[in-house]
Amino acid sequence: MNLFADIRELVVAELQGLMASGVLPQGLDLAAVAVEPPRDQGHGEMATNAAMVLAKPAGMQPRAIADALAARLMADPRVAGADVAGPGFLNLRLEPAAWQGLVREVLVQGTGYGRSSLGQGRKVNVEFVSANPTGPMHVAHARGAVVGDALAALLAYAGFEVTREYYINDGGGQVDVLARSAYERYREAHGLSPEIAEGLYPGDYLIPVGQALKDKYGDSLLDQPESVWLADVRVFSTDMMMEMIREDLAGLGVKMDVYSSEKALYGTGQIEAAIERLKKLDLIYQGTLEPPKGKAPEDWEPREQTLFRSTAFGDDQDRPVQKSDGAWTYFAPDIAYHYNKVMRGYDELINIFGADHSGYVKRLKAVVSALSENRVTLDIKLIQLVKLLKGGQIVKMSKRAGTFVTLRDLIEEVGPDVVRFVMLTRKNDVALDFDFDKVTEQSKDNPVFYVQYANARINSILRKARGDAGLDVSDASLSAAHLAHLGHEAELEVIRKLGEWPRLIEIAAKGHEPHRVAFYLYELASDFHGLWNKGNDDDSLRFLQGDTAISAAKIALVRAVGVVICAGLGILGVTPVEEMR
RNA sequence: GCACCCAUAGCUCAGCUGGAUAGAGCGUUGCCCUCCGAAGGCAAAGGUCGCACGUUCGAAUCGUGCUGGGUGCACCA
Repeated sequence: MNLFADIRELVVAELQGLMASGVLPQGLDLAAVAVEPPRDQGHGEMATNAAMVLAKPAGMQPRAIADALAARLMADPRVAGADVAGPGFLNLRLEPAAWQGLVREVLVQGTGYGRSSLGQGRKVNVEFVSANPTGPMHVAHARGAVVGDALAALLAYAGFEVTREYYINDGGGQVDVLARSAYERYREAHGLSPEIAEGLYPGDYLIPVGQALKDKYGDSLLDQPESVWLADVRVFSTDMMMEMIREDLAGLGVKMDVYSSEKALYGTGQIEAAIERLKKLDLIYQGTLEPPKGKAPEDWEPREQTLFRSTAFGDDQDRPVQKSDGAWTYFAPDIAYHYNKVMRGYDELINIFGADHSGYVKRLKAVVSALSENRVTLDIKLIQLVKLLKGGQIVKMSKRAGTFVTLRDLIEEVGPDVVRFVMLTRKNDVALDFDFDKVTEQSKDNPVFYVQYANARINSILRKARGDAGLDVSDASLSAAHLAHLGHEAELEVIRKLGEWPRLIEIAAKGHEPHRVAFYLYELASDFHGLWNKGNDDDSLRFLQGDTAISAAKIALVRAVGVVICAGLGILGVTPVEEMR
């Protein structure tokens, strides 16, 4: 149930009635008619723009339409008032009973309240993290992991069929570097001093890999040329790295449905097939790129390469898929991979990338629309940087100096729930400050705490209601409460907020914007705390009253707020706390 | 040189896809706890939404052009 959607249906039905009775001309397009919460509370509880969007096509004054519509809407038992205002807004007030019924609805549906059929079972693939399997995950990956996971949960909640997918970049030169680095650690495990040359990965995390290599291969790889061991060590090391990454993800509460391997695309003909397909569309050709404008690289020389015509899609340059020696560039397997996703029957693809991949967006979108003949959409969410702050100081990170903060460190310090929530308190395309002092602070300034505190208070009230007042606080029992007792404006205000939840889900899902959920929860928590505080001044707003029937109604509202908070936290992947300590 | 992202209160940020008098937290100022739900609450001040045109009933939101900041830019993934 979605009260805003219900009322919109009512508005549309009445508009059709007006068309049928000749007040409005036939055949008006009603798609733009919206029913929304007004920004200003003084403007009623719901507002519709119907009169304004229809005025021009109908050739009528907005107010004339609004008046006619208002008269018809008033006949509905849910509508208590309909006032024309401003340039032609129709402001609606609903009968308290309509709002009170919403509380029952929440209790009956539980965390399914707000679930939407928006997606209609369409298949969506969310590819995220996709960190190179060459080391542990660090903070920059964490944000992408959280955003991707929450977005996937949000879409599932909104009725999409979602796959969480990780693309393992195990096909390129960086895994050779990994193998060579691990080989040095293998030598080290045999008591030899490792030679970590410039360009190799110096991190300690490879020491256990070297040890494991020794356990498996003994000394059989020592003093052998690279050609003997490289392939085996590469597989062995990337497997161990992926194992580590999986554990890191598990620590964050992220579980992928599918791991796809870049390497696995080679030698299967998949790359060739995808390129062939593009060639048929005349998007692949042999050519020579212009030298880069601005500062030209020293060693620039024109080379003939196989190019993808991404300029046809607004890119500023065509992009090479083959090097001059005939080997594939990294772009080629990416084309094949996205072709593969298209062929698996997804309706929508979403990629979560770091902001440093911005230059990659156009060509990938081009590839997907070409290979799917515009059937499949690709949305790429670029995740901006995370700046770590501690004691007011920026925590400087440098891979070379070994001072980068791993995801594991972060989780150990503040816990997965805090990491997840905080990472979602900003739009993806805005840089985020992660302040260690702030996120562990217990104050209104800290949204994690504030939302968790609301939930803890709710649980505390429920315990008290059960214990002291001997109330049956099961949802079944509470949903039978006489909800007309929830007549106070402060209570109705909280209920209205609950009414926005289903609407928010659809907006957030449409825009692929999970951060909206976090902000909504903060607002809901804030409204709830406000209601609690009003109980200080006005005894009638306290949740437990002398009269059991009244208490039951108020506890039903409290519980309904708890249900929505839990549903929201569930989407964010944050564990609701029962008690603050 | 080009592309992408960002610019909203002193600070950190929302702003429901074009709606009405642009919101929240922090900070500032002023009130409120011998008791009842103060790890707090109530209230006030604070804005040419970077600038300029344009689109229309209506723009923080859409378009164009600027300004300032960030990121990325040929056989690395």
